[in-house]
Amino acid sequence: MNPAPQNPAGTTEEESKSTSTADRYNLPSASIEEYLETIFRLLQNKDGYAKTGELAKVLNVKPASVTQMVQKLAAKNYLKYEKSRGVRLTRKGRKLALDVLRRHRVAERLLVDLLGVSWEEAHDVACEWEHMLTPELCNRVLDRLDEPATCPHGNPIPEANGTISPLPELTLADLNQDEKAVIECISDENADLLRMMASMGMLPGEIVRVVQVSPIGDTLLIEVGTAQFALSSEIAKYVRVHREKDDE
Amino acid sequence: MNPAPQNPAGTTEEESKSTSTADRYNLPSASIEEYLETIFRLLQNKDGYAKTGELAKVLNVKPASVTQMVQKLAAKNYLKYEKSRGVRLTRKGRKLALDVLRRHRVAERLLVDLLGVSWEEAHDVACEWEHMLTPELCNRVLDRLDEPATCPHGNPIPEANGTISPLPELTLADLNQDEKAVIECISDENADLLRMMASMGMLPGEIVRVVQVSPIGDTLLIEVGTAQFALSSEIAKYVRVHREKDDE
DNA sequence: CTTTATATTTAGGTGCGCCTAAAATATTTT
DNA sequence: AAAATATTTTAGGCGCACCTAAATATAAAG
Repeated sequence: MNPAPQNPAGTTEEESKSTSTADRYNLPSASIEEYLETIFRLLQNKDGYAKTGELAKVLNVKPASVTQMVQKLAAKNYLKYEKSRGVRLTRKGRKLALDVLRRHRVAERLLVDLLGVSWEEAHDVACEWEHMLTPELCNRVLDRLDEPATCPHGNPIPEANGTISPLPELTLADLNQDEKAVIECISDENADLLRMMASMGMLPGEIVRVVQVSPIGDTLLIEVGTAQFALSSEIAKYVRVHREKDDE
Repeated sequence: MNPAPQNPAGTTEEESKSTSTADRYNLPSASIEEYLETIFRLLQNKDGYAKTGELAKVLNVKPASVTQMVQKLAAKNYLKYEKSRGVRLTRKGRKLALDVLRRHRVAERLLVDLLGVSWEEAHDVACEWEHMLTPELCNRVLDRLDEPATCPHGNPIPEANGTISPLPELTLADLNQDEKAVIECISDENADLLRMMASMGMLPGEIVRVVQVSPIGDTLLIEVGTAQFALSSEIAKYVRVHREKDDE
């Protein structure tokens, strides 16, 4: 509601009875939420540690800023930070990350299904809206939309209780020549990627076939409908699929 | 999308090619928006100057903070500031205020009509959402909702071109004994007021009758449907009406 | 195994929007 | 008109989340 009033100088952070609407729930800052969500996403693709450099790139801030922030997040017990090696989430951090991710994906649903925002642009807008969505609002949106299980890009919406169904192991890059598969979800971290996928018609539920695998250049030739597209395996990794089973 | 990266130290404020989604449009900060919107609202009820003390109360910050902020806003030419007297908006400030107010009221529509948020709570949530709504999203929402002219509380939604239809001059407090009127809008600045009105069934479009005017205590007795309620004229001023014309 | 290149961290700043306490103005009361 | 009260402004700070530049680590190349 208002320009968030600040705490009286000298208050220790953890509890402070702010009255502004912005942090009515005494929420972690939008920045903290953004960091944790991003870390979760990075770790989902690449197991082990999330490195500060990667984070800096995705979050569009300087590496030094990330270092500073992860030190703070470690102090708040959202993650374990090993100098120069990277970070991994604690239970607490993972819980918050999933909470943010839930709000993010519900926001995408809201934007796409209720407001007609395009599939490709929904992600970026949702990155802002996720911080405004309260749990109750989340539920309201889900109600209105017949309780969808995934975001518009096919990624599972975490449950309110802090769980998330696992992504399919199989990516487009794992398929062999001539294999067919159904697209399950597309990593929604990058608007450019989404635009690219949309332009090729590679949407969740679509059936694709690997026409050719060229080891040189690491390129796949993919058939979608009647068209064919070349895709680097690098990019194909962002598309998760399951082999044909026709259980739609 | 991200924790808004800050400008390189030393950049002069007015233009800076930030790339973050948050200020993709190089928008005034949420705080600035909030101040201008609030000033506009205060001036709509009470002509002349908006005083720092009032602002502080409504914005829920300390008077000293308001002084500081209005000095900044004056420097940015959003308003004229006369020490100890108060502020009034410049054309530029009014334009931005109306823009924010538009987003606010569209957000209220979105919340109430599309998400089922209650009439009384919509205002507070909208205070946050207004800062996330881009012009395009505003239009999308209005599209989806058959181009409503008012917010759920009956207040006119400013046009995209920076105009707003005037409020009816007449308030509930101006009516004489036994007069009937149709409620047009209820000032939506205060959730408590809205809750009170909702509980009495005093919603836009409802017909009310002044049963009695008591000069002592400045109290009105109002009939809504079959029920009657006592209202201080102070509060009655927040309800704008037009005399019966049945042009619904 | 050393040198070079790359990634990360430390140290020291900045702008923003709030705060407190004290000083200066206005307004009200006597 | 003076004193008492209330409102505003000034002055000086703080936390947040970013930044730059310089110092360290780590990884790659000779």
